[in-house]
Amino acid sequence: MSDTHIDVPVPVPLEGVCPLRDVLDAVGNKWGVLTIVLLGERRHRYNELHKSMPGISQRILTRTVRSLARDGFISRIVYPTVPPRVDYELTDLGRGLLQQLNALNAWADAHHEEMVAARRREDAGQGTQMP
Amino acid sequence: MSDTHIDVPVPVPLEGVCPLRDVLDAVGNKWGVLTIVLLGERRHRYNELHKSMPGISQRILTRTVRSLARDGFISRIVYPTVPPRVDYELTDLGRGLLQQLNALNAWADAHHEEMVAARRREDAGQGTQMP
DNA sequence: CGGTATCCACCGGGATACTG
DNA sequence: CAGTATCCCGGTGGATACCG
Repeated sequence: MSDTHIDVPVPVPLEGVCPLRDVLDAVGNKWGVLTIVLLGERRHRYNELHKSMPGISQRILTRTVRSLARDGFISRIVYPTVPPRVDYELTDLGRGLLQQLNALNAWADAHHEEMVAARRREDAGQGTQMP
Repeated sequence: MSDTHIDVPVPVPLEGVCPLRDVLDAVGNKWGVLTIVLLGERRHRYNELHKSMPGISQRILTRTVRSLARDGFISRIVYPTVPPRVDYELTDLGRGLLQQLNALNAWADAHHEEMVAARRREDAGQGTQMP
């Protein structure tokens, strides 16, 4: 067992009981979708991802890719060279997920104006209705 | 001379910039999807939802439905009676979202075995590969 | 009945510094 | 280059009690 740990855990909880929850937990976090989309364009190495994700810290990027790799959406390819090189790319499973995200994204694009409008209404106090 | 002023603290409400993020934030939380699904079956009143969502507290249920209502996915109908009665039902927007969730759910059902298998592999130490 | 009011634990996300 | 090691902050989710 290695004694170095970045916290990319999730061993115990009732993980895996609801497939949809698993997927949402996997990519619903702050950088999951962007990571999948970037890797959908082409294979990236660590620093390429880092530069394409403005604002993310190394710690969080590492956690994100490790988590996605654990779930089988991306693969982590380590070249045993010096200096080290690590590439990330989508797996077949990840490509399938990307298609679903694209579909959801299309729907979101088409309807997010309604969401924004609803928020304005609600925030203006026109929320509840009385039949 | 005006000294440095590097610190631009970013006013938080960058809500609404990315449609897909908005959707994921809206229903990616712990009880969002279940709420949408339940209301997709039929209109529910507050306590009906509560009984159908084992483990949720009143506070969280209230927050969940209020948030979904604010985003326009469900409507909140208040009957000015005593004792009070409040119904929740999907809006057209919410029904559209439910269809997307159903699609994603179908994909998740079809592929979550691969996710679980990937996790087992990863957790067993067969994670990285070296070409 | 349908909520609020408090209080609190936990975890995701981040800033910064250091390393094999 | 590709990470770790620490420390920290805010927000989500929860437990419990009370209210109009």
